[in-house]
Amino acid sequence: MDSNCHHHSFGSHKACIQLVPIFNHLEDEEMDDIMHTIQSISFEKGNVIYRAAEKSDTLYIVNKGRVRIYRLAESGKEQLVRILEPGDFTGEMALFSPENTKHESYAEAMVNTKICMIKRSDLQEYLLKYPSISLKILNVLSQRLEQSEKQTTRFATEKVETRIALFLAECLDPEKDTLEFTLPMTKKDLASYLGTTPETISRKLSELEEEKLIKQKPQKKIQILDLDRLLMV
Amino acid sequence: MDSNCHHHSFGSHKACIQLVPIFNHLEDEEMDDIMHTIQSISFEKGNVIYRAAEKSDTLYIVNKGRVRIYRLAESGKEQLVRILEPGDFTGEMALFSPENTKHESYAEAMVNTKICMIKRSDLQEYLLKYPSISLKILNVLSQRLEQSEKQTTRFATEKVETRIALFLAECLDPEKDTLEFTLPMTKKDLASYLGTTPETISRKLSELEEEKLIKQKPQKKIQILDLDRLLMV
DNA sequence: ATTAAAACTTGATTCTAATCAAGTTTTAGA
DNA sequence: TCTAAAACTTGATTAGAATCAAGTTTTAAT
Repeated sequence: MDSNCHHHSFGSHKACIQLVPIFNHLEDEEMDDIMHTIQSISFEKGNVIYRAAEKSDTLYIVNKGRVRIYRLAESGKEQLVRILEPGDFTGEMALFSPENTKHESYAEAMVNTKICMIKRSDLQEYLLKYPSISLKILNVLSQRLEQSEKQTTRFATEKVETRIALFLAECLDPEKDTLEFTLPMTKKDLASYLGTTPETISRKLSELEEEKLIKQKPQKKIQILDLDRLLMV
Repeated sequence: MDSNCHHHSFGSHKACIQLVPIFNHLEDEEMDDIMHTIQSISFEKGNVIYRAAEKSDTLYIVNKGRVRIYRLAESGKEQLVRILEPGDFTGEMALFSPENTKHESYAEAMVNTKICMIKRSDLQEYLLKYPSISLKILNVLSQRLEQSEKQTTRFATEKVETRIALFLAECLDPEKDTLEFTLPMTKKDLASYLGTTPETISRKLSELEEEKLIKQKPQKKIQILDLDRLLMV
């Protein structure tokens, strides 16, 4: 891995550990322990973090920035699987499988991004030393599995309009009581994520707007006008 | 083994533990430890093991039989998520999440089935006591996640015919060198699993047969005639 | 501020697969 | 073994969404 442009600052390593839910419940000394084996690398916008078929033996934790995880289907079509925000991690597949696994997806920095990396061997050691880390990771993985299966079911059973409506509803921050939000990605990416085309996204959003269920505003902002009816689409 | 035992299925508890990959790597004494907290229940064909929205605080391990895991979409349509064989487990979602989670799917015995159950609290204890169990579960979960994301990508990007062809190819046992296998489910279930209808399955299989890529035989047997071309569909 | 590239929109057309319908075959249970 | 139910097949029609095409708007880099 090219290390010409990254800075080793303990500060940011510690920040990284303290940031992520899978580590931040540990005692200070335990975090210090882990901190020393972490590498931090910066990626510029558009850079590839890893590719499918490359050997995978590292856990990647996003410290700063955003990362696009996508797959190529047998047909060559690309699908956006998810977007990682600070605190999210990827690379687990390989890590917890017996040796020599390959990546099945691609990871690409959407903006300038800082990643913390833990080597497979180091992580395995920590998992045995601090079993509570495993519980955290099990929690995250089981929720991701849950999420992924729900997504599969939607692809299998709902039409595009419904998938879009459900996606919009889930963009709402349950903390806030506002019905307005900013789309977290371009409509092209959204199409890829929802298994459709940009043209269809464009058309369906216009239809939803005509039916007075939503309002599209400048800069990817969307306001939901009638959540109940939107969920019945 | 001990057929006169008062604990009616003591023997089968041990069998259950020894059967499953997540436990069978433990020492004998460790297995004995776990064995005592396991409950074993039999379900007749068609019986529901759990329903969506029910409280979930148990890990279910299939000891004997087959279990259908399916979901209901927002639209009410049913989708077959997977089929559990002896040694497989389910219920993990709730187990590794903070308290009071509900099932999101349905589990139903496809034939007479024996299930071993471990309570959430007991399992949490074992995970901290025997950290290697966590590693095994992480391994299984990460592979299931991988599998689920691959399936999602296929729904998002491939047409039905391709999904069917890929499914058939994956039915081949890589151990054996035969190109013949038995469909593991009815075509109705297969349609549900692949997000299509029984009519379409029927038609596409006939088309594949006309193109001399496969041969349908009695009793759900299928022979693949040209694997390479099948994978290019 | 300028401008090229990327993102997005809208229309016309085509294609895939769902639905509806009416059979036939297979399976499981009495 | 018989029978009813379930599974499956095939055909006709329809609907949903992809594709192709040609524009417009937005974004980001210089």
